[in-house]
Amino acid sequence: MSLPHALLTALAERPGSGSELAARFDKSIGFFWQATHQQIYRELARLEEAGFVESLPEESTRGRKRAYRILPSGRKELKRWINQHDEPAALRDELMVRLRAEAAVGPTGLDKQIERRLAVHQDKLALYRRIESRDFQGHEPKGREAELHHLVLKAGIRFESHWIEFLAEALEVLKRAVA
Amino acid sequence: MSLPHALLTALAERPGSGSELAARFDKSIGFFWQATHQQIYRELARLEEAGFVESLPEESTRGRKRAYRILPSGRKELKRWINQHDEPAALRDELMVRLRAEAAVGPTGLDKQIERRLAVHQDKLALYRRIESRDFQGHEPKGREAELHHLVLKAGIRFESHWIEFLAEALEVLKRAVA
DNA sequence: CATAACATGTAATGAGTTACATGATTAA
DNA sequence: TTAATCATGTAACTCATTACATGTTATG
Repeated sequence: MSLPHALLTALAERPGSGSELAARFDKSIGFFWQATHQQIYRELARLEEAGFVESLPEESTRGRKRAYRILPSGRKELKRWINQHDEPAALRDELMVRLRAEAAVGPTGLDKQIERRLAVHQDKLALYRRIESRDFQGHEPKGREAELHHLVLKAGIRFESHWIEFLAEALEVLKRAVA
Repeated sequence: MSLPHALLTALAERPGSGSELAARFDKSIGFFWQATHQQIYRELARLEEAGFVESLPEESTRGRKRAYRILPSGRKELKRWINQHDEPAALRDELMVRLRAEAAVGPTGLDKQIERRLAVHQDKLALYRRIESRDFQGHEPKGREAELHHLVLKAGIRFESHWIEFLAEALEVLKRAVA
């Protein structure tokens, strides 16, 4: 469970309110760890409870921005967590189950689905590439932090490319298998 | 949510008890959709409730195997589900969050973690390749069902290869960034 | 000043995980 | 025949999702 630490990371990069964090999630860390605003508000409250972050103003704010920032203990916790062991995220994809199901009770015309997924991944890849050419143009070193951000983005690019290649192969297999 | 349909698929391939399904999950569909035995038992009970599967014996079995098999309505439901739209599984990986955290508050020596993950993925890749050479040796067509099973396995192989490539790059970047 | 957009929050639900319990079968 | 293992099951809990509610700020 990484959401609290994803939030601590975002706040370590820059203070912000819940809604700002939600917006930032949508275009950086969120590529690899999504969260709805409800999760974010709840988790921020917990982090404050635990003393890892603080927020202003003190009194209850309904409708008004609440400014969060990370505290030293939060940074410490984040550093501790970074080197915790983790298992690879379990690969869980409905499409794989659908392919097995297609094998068992098909054919059902699954290639339509696959073409749709292909388009989704192509769009995502295009988005990542746009971000890359905007934020990481030159190939010369740009400092440790930027290099690591670039690395994470390149993971996304690899991942989407992987899917596109696989889905193209899947289409071929499906067409061949029908004939 | 695919667990019920993963179970229907497994039962369409071959009838079995809860524990047998759990064991099969561990080495086929389970590569892409995991479930604990508790989930499986609960979900099998729901599927029976819904009339998609039936089980013997009728009376309560605590400690004794309960044999499940799929019913026609279960097959029908499975066919219907195959062509439901699905979104790509959200990519959610703690390591990506750790890399961002490392960028924000590091360096912390994250390369140890990455080497560990690298080993995990190399092991998995080796396992998948063993399965491939055991079950899908020849390159000649082996029928629709086998081709689709092979396809799913190849997705796993691609996926693990992707991770290995990425983690190797990550190691390079981390070493370079420290220096 | 009315309305839309924004920001925070509550409540209900469900999937998935963990810990534990109990009956049946197998092996020492 | 006792212990270990297998098979099924119950209970409690957490994360994540969905729907909804309420207040504040910006805009015409």
